[in-house]
Amino acid sequence: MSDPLSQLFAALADPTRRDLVARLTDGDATVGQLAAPYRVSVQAISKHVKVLEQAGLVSRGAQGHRSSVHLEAEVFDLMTKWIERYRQRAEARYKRLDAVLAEMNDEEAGHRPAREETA
Amino acid sequence: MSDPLSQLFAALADPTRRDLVARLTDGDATVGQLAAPYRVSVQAISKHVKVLEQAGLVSRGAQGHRSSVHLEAEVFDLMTKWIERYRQRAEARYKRLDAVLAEMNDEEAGHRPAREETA
DNA sequence: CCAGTTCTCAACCGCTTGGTTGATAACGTA
DNA sequence: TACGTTATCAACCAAGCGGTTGAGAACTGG
Repeated sequence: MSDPLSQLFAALADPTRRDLVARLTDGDATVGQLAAPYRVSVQAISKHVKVLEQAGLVSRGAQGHRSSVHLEAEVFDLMTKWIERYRQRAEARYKRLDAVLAEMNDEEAGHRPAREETA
Repeated sequence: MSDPLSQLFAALADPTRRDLVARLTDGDATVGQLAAPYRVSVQAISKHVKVLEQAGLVSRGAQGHRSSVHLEAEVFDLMTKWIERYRQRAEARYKRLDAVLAEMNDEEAGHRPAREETA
């Protein structure tokens, strides 16, 4: 079993599974109901649901059998936090770069030692 | 080749590739620099970079050879938009459910026809 | 109890993946 | 020019994935 974040991203890397998640935002559903719109077998959808479950994206009613599949939207946060963290780091770097460029413009004759990355 | 969203999620489903992305938020780097911290071969990292590139997460300097790998943080938005969309739909559903429950409490004797989902 | 429905498990298949090694292309430099 | 460095390409391998079919478990209802 791999780390939670990898499982999450991997789970959503399949269009059918993303579609299932989308569908579950309309409300809980049984595996049969979930499988109905697709041409693939119920077993295939059952497997997909299992993947979503192991990723924590989905839970099931009390008795596993004939029970509803429920979306656990909170785990989305795990991903958004990861993404936002690095998006912000990337943006911060651009800002830093801008600042350095501005500085270079300001003191072209200053011949200060060039700063290395962040140091 | 699969759809862009699938490629994005799949690209980030690997811990090594997420690590590469994280590293690139510190600034551009050559394949060799990226590969240095890992025990795997340079070829393996080169493959990872290729996957990131095809997902649009990364671009390369002019000459493919010996040039820098650059993070394209904007494509993160594709994912966050997808996630946010369905997180909000899920939340909206909870709110709707709350409203229905409150309504049932208010008019226990009202015997209004139950609303079906959103209709 | 028996029958039908719903779902999962198991085995299998073709394709993709992450890794390897080896060869080779492209560049910088003594 | 010849050499070393850097990166990619190619072939291969084991493992995993998405799909199938077939069997069976678990619950529902006559």
